[in-house]
Amino acid sequence: MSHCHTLIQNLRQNGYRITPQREMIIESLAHQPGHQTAEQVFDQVKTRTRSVNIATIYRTLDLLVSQGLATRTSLCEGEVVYATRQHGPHIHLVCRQCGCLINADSGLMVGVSDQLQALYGFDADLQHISITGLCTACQHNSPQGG
Amino acid sequence: MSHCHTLIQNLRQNGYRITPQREMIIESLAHQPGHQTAEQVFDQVKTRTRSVNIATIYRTLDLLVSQGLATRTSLCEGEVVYATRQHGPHIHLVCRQCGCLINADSGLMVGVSDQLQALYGFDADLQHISITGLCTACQHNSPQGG
DNA sequence: CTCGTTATTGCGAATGGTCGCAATAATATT
DNA sequence: AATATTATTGCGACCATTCGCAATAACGAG
Repeated sequence: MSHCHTLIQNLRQNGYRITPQREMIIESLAHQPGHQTAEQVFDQVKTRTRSVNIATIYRTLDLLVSQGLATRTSLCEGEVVYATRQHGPHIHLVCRQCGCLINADSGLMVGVSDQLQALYGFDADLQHISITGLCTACQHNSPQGG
Repeated sequence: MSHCHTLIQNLRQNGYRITPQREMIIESLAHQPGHQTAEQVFDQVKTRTRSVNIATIYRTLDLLVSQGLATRTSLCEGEVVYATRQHGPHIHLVCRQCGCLINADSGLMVGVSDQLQALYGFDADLQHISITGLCTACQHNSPQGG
């Protein structure tokens, strides 16, 4: 069973209706190796059907995120991207000065994840997040580096 | 020297002009114990002067964040709030199902911060962030708890 | 297959936030 | 104090996203 079928089955089991729009949106996300913006998902779905509205794109992406089936990540310049859980786990390091992006290994967050579960009973989504801060270059250019 | 004067001096030293609007926005943030939305900052500044525009509020808040003098945090239901660095460090745990908020101690992130600096030369802002996931109650209500 | 229930959709309006640009004003220089 | 430079502002237009609601359609029952 392919990944998008898994996602669709998941929604069905949670009592959600599987509309053609939802299937196409899920397929668009599942078949993309990286992440994409809501606009990109919309553009891709529009090539398959005229009968889809941007509001439906946003609603469905929100549903997938709230069900833990996709992640929403803020990258540089406020760009918001979505990806399925199958998208390889990693951390986006976003410099708040120059806006550059650095990918980091999400294994760094294992300890934090365990502690959040132990101390607060919270199951954190830490496999695909973005962290802001200063890159090496900008630390040397700014008195706020500390 | 009060906190807002510190922030203002910081901007001046970094070559930014200190306009009356900026002073009032900084004072609004510095004098608030918690965090507030851009709209709340705007409402507060509007009680002092008519001569301020919402675009200026957003530009100034963005400047403070990019200079590391304030933090921007996404809470539940997409609400974005701002706070100065003096606002006590903590982590917001945001449940992506029910939207509840749990505050966690930011000390959990010390190890991660050190590793990001050591491995990637990245100075992460981890003292005041939000992490999404599932709270204890929602883990038991959802098959995606794992 | 038909039908009733109700979740979901498309749509235009609304909201939160950003952009381009002329006008304004902070600041440095004289 | 006057003046030039140029950063910053207010404004309306625009963009990304969400909202309310009537119409549509997925799904279960018979």
